[in-house]
Amino acid sequence: MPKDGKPTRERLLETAERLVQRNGFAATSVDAILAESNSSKGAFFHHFASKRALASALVERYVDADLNMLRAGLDAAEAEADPVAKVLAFLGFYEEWSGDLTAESSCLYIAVISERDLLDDETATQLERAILGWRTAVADLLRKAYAARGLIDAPDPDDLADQLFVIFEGSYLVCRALGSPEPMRKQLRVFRQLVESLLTDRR
Amino acid sequence: MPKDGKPTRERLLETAERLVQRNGFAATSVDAILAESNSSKGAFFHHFASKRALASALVERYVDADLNMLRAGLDAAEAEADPVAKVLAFLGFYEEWSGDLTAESSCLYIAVISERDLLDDETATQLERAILGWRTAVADLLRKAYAARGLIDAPDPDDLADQLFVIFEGSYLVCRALGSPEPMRKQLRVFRQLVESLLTDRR
DNA sequence: CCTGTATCAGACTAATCAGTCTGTTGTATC
DNA sequence: GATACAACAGACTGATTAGTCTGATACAGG
Repeated sequence: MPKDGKPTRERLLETAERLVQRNGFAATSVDAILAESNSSKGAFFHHFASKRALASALVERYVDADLNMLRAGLDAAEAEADPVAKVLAFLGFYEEWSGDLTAESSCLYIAVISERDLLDDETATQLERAILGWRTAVADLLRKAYAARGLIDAPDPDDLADQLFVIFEGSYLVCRALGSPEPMRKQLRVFRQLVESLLTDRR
Repeated sequence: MPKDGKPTRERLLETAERLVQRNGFAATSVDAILAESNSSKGAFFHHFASKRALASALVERYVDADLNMLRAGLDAAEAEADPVAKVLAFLGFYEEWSGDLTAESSCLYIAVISERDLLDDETATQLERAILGWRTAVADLLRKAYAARGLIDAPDPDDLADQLFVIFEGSYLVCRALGSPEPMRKQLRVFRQLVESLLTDRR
């Protein structure tokens, strides 16, 4: 077996992810990625058939990491026994996580979604995998909490689950617009408070 | 006075807004804008000092339109007397508005925020104008509703107000990712339900 | 040691890009 | 109708772009 190219490929992906999150995909040239990762044209086009193929690889990689993030929250929820406490522990996990963010923190989804060119069937499927992954898991937590409290006319669990994903993305945008990571923390806190109000303050 | 160039400038802005929302700013070439708007290089650079200057003009224009959207919601709220009903009428207005969206609907903020290059002092100030405009007005509605219900340990009004903006942006992203305008409607509905639960379901 | 193949290095190319420049046209004012 | 100037039109340019191509190099198996 010849030389192992995985480290190089990984270095390219890491650098590309950082640059794409910062300036978008179209505004990130292959040359810029090469300069930042001390690599070469030959290396890049050996590992990726085209710049577009890099985008696909980036998204797939990112969705995997994102779903790992989901699992981490679910693990934190497992510590609680009561279904409502599970939901609140789950949301609390991300509230704490948000404390580690910086003003430069961003989300690859935003860069990909904001350029229609990148939304081919493949990336759309990956994004769906992420959104449905979160929806399914969170809605499951919510349904059990609804059942435990006998809630009936509460928001649709799927939609309420999606709200968390929506708040992540929206908060990332506001954080960048205002140049501070604080909005993410505050928004996750508000969402937790609203869900708490829904699950615990009923007559 | 020579020829009136406002129609041309406006046509360029409209076309540019559409293309930038679709594919992002960097991926939208000046030539593409010219082709779509049946204009010329001479016309473009007569009205805009640079492509960057176009971005600034686009954002300022868009923030104005966005704040008009805010005012439309506030007007709808005025129809109600009770502070809580005002809040719900306000949110209901956007829920209805979302019915007019298509799968192609998008938000210019997303395109601007996702490219750091575009976030200079000028555009950042414009984005702040939009975010703070919404925050101030919505928080005011919320504070009056809190007072009317005697709520004390409810979410911070400013943060809850920001949540609406966050949900708009996050939903736009999810709508594009899933290729449907439905998530916007559902998310606004969920948010209204959560706020309603907060403002009316307390012990 | 020889050979094959994956891994790279970097010069090169054709296309596209933002922006310039020269010239033309329309219109209000005198 | 002469003048002045805003409002264009479009050829042109230098820089940047994604992608190609020709080799060099490393490393495993025979």
